[in-house]
Amino acid sequence: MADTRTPEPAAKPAARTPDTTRRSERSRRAIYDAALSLVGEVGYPKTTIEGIAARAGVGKQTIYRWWPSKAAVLLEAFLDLGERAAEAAGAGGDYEIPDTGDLAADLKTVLRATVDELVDPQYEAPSRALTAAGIVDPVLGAEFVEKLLEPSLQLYVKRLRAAQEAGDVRPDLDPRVALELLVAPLAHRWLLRTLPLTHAYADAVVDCALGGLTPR
Amino acid sequence: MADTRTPEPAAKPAARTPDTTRRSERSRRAIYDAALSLVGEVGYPKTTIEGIAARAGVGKQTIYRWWPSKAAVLLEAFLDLGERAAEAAGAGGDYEIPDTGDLAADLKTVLRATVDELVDPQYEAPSRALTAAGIVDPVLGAEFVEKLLEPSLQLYVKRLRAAQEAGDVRPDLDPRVALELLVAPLAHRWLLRTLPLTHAYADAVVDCALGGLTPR
DNA sequence: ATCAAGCGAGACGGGTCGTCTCGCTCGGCT
DNA sequence: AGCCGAGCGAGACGACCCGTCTCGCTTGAT
Repeated sequence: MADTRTPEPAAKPAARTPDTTRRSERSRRAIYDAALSLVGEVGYPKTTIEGIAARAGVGKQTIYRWWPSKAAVLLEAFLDLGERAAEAAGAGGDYEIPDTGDLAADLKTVLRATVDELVDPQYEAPSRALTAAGIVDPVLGAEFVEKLLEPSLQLYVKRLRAAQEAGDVRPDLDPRVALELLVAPLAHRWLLRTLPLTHAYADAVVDCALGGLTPR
Repeated sequence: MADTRTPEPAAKPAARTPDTTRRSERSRRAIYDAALSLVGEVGYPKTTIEGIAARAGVGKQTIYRWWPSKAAVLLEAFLDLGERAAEAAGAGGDYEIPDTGDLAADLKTVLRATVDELVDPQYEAPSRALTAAGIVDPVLGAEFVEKLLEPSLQLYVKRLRAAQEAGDVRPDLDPRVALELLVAPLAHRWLLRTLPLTHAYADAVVDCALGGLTPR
């Protein structure tokens, strides 16, 4: 009973902190669903906070209380979608890149799966919108990378380190650079639509990156 | 004097065709300048057509008459900026990737220059905004790729073909895939801000891509 | 010289923004 | 069990921007 007041009214006065214990779970989910469906139907630019609130059957203030921007709503909604999907499939935790001993085959497997995800119409609209928003807004971009992208990239780092120990990858290489050599080309085609993004392309990237451009 | 009327009122009724011969060059340039400076100052989302018109000292209708969207204005303004810069520097035409016989060195030279361009604050805001807009809007994206990106990429194709003939690159590789192995990692870091984009990184990408990930 | 089309300017209705104000509901505390 | 306060749905509010339209006026082609 020593201190019933807010624990930390301290240093930062800008920190608006609504009481999370009283938050309505029902509204939160309704907002996620409304945001995702609207982005899929009318596109990101035409998706408005008013529209999300209306479809979710929610007051606008409820959205403004918990999220700083339309993009932040969509980011959380998308993260939640991913969690639910992961949880519906296997166990809840993170995945791993398979390690059969054949590095090229393992990378092709996972990059092909990435291709499939990227062209899945259910995910395409929101993830394009989020990526684009993150490109322009550094704060949102950092959150996007940290929560959505980086965990996946770390899986590559782990698999590539194992490959280095097995002697399948040159030990002097930075796994971070190696990983980007594999992933960035797919992202490039997907984002800029320069050429079609296919399994064949994923395979070509793996072969090309592993073997190098110069003759051996 | 056989036909003074509009040459083609034909098939497409949607084609609005203002008379380009009467177009005001002064207004066009003022709009370009206003658009670029506003994007640099307040960011792309807060840049409005009304704002551009006001700063350019131009009626809104003048913008709506000649461009279909805010993004289209910025794309043309950016292209014009590039043309003026190119013209101010060397000759007007396109450049080439140098061919000193040392492929790795040539690629490092041009990729380092690309890095410098990407982090140049004058270009960063508008090119980020355009890329992001193109990611979400396929029509604009296609125009962006065709007019801005593809010409540069073709330079790589040409240089890589020469390298194949010289025996510096495996002859069975698709130059298109090879090029993306080099360029996409830079674009990836620049767009997503995962890690700093430096000359050292450009060099590492070249070495890594040429030599391959596996030991030789 | 003529005259039509582009021009600057700004009014207009429609829509969204972000804030604010209502009662009400409902969870935490006593 | 009863109170209290914070989150809730709903919507009013002023500000802003959209895209269209309508004014005279410039201005370039003929």
